[in-house]
Amino acid sequence: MPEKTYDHKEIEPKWHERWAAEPALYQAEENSSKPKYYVLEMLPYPSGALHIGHIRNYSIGDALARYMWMRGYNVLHPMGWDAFGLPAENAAIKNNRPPREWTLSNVEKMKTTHRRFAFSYDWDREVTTCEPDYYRWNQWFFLRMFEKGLAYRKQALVNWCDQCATVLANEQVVDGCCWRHEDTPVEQRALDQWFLKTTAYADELLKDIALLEGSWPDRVLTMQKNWIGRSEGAEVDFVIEGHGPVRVFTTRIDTIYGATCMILAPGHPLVATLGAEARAEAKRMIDLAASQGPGDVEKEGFDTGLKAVNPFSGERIPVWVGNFVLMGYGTGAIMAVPAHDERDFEFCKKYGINIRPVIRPVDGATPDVATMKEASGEYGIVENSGPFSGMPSEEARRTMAEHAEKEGFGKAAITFRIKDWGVSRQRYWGTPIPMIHCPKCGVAPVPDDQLPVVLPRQIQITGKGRSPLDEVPEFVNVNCPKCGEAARRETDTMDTFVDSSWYFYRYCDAQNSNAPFDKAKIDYWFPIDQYIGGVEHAILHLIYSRFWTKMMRDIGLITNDEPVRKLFTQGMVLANGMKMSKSKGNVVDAIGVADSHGADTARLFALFAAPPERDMDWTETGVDGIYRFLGRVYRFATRNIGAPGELPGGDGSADAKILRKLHQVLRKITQDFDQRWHFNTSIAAMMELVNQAYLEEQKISAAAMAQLIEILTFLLAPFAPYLAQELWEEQGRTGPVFKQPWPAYDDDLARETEVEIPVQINGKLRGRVNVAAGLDKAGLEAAALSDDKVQAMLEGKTVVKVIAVPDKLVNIVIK
RNA sequence: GCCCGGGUGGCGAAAUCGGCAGACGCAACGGACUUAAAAUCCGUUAUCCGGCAACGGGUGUGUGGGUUCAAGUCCCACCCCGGGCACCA
Repeated sequence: MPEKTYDHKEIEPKWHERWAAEPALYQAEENSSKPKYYVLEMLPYPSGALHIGHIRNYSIGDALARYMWMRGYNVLHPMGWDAFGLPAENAAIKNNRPPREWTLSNVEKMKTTHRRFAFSYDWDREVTTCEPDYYRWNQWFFLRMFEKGLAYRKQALVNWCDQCATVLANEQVVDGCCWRHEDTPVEQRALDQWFLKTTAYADELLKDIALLEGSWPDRVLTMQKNWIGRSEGAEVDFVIEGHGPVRVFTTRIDTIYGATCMILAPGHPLVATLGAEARAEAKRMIDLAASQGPGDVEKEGFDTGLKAVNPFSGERIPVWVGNFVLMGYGTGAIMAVPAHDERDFEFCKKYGINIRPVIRPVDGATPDVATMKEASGEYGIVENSGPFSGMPSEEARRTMAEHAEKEGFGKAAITFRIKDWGVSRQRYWGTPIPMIHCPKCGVAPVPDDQLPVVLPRQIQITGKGRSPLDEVPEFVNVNCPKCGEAARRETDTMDTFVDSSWYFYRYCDAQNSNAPFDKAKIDYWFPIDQYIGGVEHAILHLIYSRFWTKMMRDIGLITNDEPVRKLFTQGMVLANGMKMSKSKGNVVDAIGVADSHGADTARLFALFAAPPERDMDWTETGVDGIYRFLGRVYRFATRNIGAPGELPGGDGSADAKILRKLHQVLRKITQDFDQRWHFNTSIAAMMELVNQAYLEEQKISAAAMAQLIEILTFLLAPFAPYLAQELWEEQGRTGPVFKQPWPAYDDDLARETEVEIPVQINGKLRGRVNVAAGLDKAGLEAAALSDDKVQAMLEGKTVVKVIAVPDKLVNIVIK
C-alpha cells in the first residue's frame, strides 16, 4: 500500500461521524456473563468548555476503559453533570439568562467536546443533577434522613452582606468583604439551617479507612483522618457562680489542678447572658474572625468577672472570653492550663493570669514559673494535684475521668473535629429542601407522593434579598400536609455536594422513575473499581460520598460499605510552567488543541508528558512531538500494510529482533496497565518500537511486519482511538478495535539471547562482555575474568572477591 | 508549626527488587533530500581533562555524613521548592 500522510483533519471527523451513528458503541451490557469493571471520572461542573486539565483526567479513565474492554470486561464508563451551583446564578445576574438555559447550553457544548475527543461514555446513563428526575431523589433521601433523625435543623452562622442584603457563600467573601462591595465587611448572622448528621458516622468513617488502605492514596486517607479528627479525653463541669455548670472538653484532665482560668468561645451561650458591653465585644470578635479567615490571629479576650469552681480542687478561677476558643469544637469552653498548653500559655502570659505547673517530666524537674518561656505539653508525673499526685499522666487521665464520672461532674469523652454537614444554601439554583413550615404543626416533611418539589423556572435573580425563592409566592405558599392550613415552603436549597454524593449509583439505573435505583443493579456494579479525579476532592466530596453510602446501606438500599474500591488522584496541568487560571488568561482550551493537532495527539500528550499522578507541563512544542510520532506511525503502517511477502534475505535476525522488541513493549504496556499506570513510559516504549522499526524496515519479513502492525494498532487503541481505528480499517479489518481481544505477550519471543554485561572493577565501569542471556554466576565470572581489557587491569593485583549477577553485571574487587 | 509530595542534562522526564545514571520526547547542532525552504529521513548532544582521531581518564542525581563489593534508590542530619492542614483544647 502506498504511504499516506497523517492528517488528523481527515481521520478524526470520518470516525467521529461513523461512531455518532452507533449509539450502542460504548454501552455497558445489562445481563452479562463477563466480569464487570466500573471506571469513573469525577463529575464535572458544566462551565461551558473543557480545558486540558479535564482532558488529562478523561484520557486516563478512557485509556483504562478501553483497555478493560479489550481484556474482555463488561465496562461501565458513564458521564454526567454537576449542574447546580452558584455560577449559573451569577450568569443569570450578569447576562440575564435563566440558570437552567445557561447550564443546559453549557452541557451541550461540553458534551460535543467530549465526543470530539472520543471518550467512551455510555451516554444513555447521563445524569444531569439540575433536572427534577435526578434531584427528586435528593429530596427523597433527605426525607428518609429526616425520618431517621439524620437531617435536622439548628441555628448556624452565615456570611451576610448588608449592601446586597443577602447571604454570601464562602467563596463570595474576599478579604473579609463582600465580593461586590469591597468596602463592606461581611457580618456573621445566625439563621435556622438544615444539617445532616455526618457525626453519627464519624467512628465508622474513621474505622473503615482501614478498608481503603493500599488502594487509596495515603495522603487522601491521612487528610480524611485529620478531618475526622478523633480525640480522646474527658468532659468536666465547672460550676459558674450564679449560673450553674459549664462543661469543658479536655484531653489533659491530668493537668486539671493547673487550670487557672476558664475560657469561653465568644459564641458560647453563656456570653449571651452577659452585659451589653461584653456581648458587643464578643460579637466584634466573631465578625473579625470571619473576616480575617484562617491564619495567625493575635489572641485576645476579656474577663467576664464571673468565677468558676474547679470540681477537683474546689478552687475559684476567673471566667474569660477568648477569641481562640472555637464554639464549633468540643463544648465551646475550655479550662486553661497555661503551664502545659502552648495556647493557654500565650493567652495567660498576655493577660497576667496565674501559671501553675502540675506535671513533672519523668527525667527532670518541675518547670519554674519565674523562668518559663513556653508551656510543656509532655506527659510526666502529676504533682500538686491532691490525691492524684504521683501518678503518671496516662494513669491520671484514666483515674481522674473515672473519678469525675463517679462524682457526677464529668466523664471520659471522645470528641470529633468533623461536624455535621450544613446543607442549607440561601440560593435559587439547587435542590429545594422538601420541607414545609406550618404555623400550627411546625416543620412538616413534604409527602413522598408530592415529590419532586420542582424549582420554579420563572424567576428574577437580582442578587438581593434572602433567597430568590422567597420572592415566588406560588412556590412559597402551600397548604400544610398535616393540617391543611396555609403554610410556607422551605426556601433554602441543598449544597451541591449532595448531588455528587450519590450520582455514581444513579448511573447504574439512570432512567428509573420509581426509585433512585434498583438494588440488584447496584449489587452487580458496585463498588466502583476505579475512581479518577483531582486531589482537591480528597476531603469534602469523598467523605460525603462515603457518608452517603453508609446512610443508604442503613436504610436498606444497598449492601456495600464503601463506594470506591480504588482511587487515583491525577496531578494538575500547568501551562508553560504556570498554573492555569482565567485571570492569567493561560487556560488551554481543549477544542483549540483538537483543531490544531487532533484529539489523539492531545490525549497522548496528556499522558506522555509526566506520570499521571504528578503535575505536568503543557507545552506547544511537546504537543508537536506527539503529532510527529503519530505521523511516523501512520506513514510506516500505511506503506507496509500488505507489503510484498518476501522472506528476509540472510538469517531472519531482523525479524527476531523486531519481534523481540514488539513483545517486550507489549509486555511492558500490559504490565503498566495492570500495575503501575506510568503511561508516559508506555508511550515512550511505543516510540522506541517505532524507532527500531524504521531502522530495520527493509529487513523485516511480510509475516513479521503484519504482526508488528497489528499489535502496534492494539497498543495504540486505548490511547489514540481515532488513529488505531483507522489503522485497523487500513489492515482490512472491521468492527471497533477496542472490542478486539488484547494480545497476549510471548515471553519466549521477548527473551534476549545475548546480553552485554558491564564489568566493574572496584565498583567502576571498566569493560563489557557479551554473553548468552541467563548465563550463570560461574560462567559470567569466567567470561569477565578472561576479557582482555579486564586482564590488563588485573595485572599485578590480587582479586579479593568477584560479584557476578546474571544478566546484570560483574564487579571484581581487587587490592 | 504539623502532615504529605518533590529536588536527576538547556527543558519535560526515565531508571519497576540496591546492579551500566540520563530511556523517550522537546530544544540545539550537523548531514541527506530539495533550485530553495518547509516537511521528512539519518546522526550528535551530562560535564571536565588529554588526543587529529578511534579512544582514554576524572567528575556527576539538592547538601553533609553513613551502610554496602555496589546507592538516584537504604539509614541519619540538614537546605530548597510545591501542596494540604493550621489556635481542634
